Amino acid sequence: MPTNYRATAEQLIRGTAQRVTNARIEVLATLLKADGAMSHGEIEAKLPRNSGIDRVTVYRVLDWLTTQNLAHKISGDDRVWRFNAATTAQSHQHAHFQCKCCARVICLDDFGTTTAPPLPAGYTSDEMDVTIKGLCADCAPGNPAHDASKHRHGLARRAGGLRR
Amino acid sequence: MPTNYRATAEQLIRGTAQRVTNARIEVLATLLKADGAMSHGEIEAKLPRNSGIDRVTVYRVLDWLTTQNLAHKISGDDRVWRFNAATTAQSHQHAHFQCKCCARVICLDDFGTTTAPPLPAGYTSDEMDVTIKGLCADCAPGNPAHDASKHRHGLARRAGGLRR
DNA sequence: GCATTTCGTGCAATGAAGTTGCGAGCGCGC
DNA sequence: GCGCGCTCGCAACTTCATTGCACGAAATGC
Repeated sequence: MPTNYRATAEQLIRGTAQRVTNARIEVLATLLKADGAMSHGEIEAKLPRNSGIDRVTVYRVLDWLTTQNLAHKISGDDRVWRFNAATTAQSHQHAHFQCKCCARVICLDDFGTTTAPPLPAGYTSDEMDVTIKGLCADCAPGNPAHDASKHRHGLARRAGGLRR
Repeated sequence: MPTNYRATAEQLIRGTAQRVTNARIEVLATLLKADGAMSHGEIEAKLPRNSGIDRVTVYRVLDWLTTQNLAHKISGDDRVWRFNAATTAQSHQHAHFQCKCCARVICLDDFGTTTAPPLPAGYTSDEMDVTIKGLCADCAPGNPAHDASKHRHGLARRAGGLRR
């Protein structure tokens, strides 16, 4: 694993004037390295084998990163929270794309043109979330690389399964 | 409990040319009666005490209603799915409002003016979700009726709690 | 460099929401 | 009324997420 992302991550964390720990660096580096938003499980799987970072620690670090504005939290359609590194100075207004097939989530830089719909009297809004749903390039029907077996982790998964 | 909603619900279900069962009528009537989207738990709590409808049945009925386009599913920020009756001929494009304090979700009829942001090459979209977040009239700071104790079920809840 | 304080981490237990299998029961066409 | 097949109730189960507690590591003071 190259140290480039690690170095960037460490620098960002140092900038918060809070404690610089291995877990924070590793998790943030993982997020920086990703090209889209990652679920907690994906982050855990991507962490170096020997890092010895606990599941719970990942949750706590992600929470911490969110409060420090180094990452932001996205709630998809599959009851799973996704996170991605907030490198660019992103405002509270976001657009996300979620693939209906593989559940991948990416951030869209551009917001399109959007004005909030009128709210009922007494309601106030301070944040707006736009989520586009559809198929990503990998899952598009015309894509020759498309392979259903690769998409076990898609939105349609939600299995569970009973074992006796 | 008045029978008005029940009658409407029964009529709607009969229109699907599928089986008309008590559970389906009761659940749909509950949704029709509500002024906003309801979580599974809220629906269960609102069902008549003596209806004897099982938790699992509610899940299944909600799923069925969704496939029949009699209800639609909203994923909020708290890992909970909410449903509301799809009385009006609503398209795949929706705007929702979610209160950050009490987690209440309502549907907004108007969509504002929105055009989708540009997607990366190869991506296709077929659905768009807009969620406005803020405070509802009941939770607005200036509201004299505001009472924190009423908002136990808010987004900040997510407790759990350990008991030994 | 070393002791102290403070904050972060690992572990295990716990919770809520949602799913699944299976047999019994009910709706509806005949 | 009868039977087929869809639904329901029950209980077990999975997944994701959170919490308490004790230990260990990072920063601070000296």
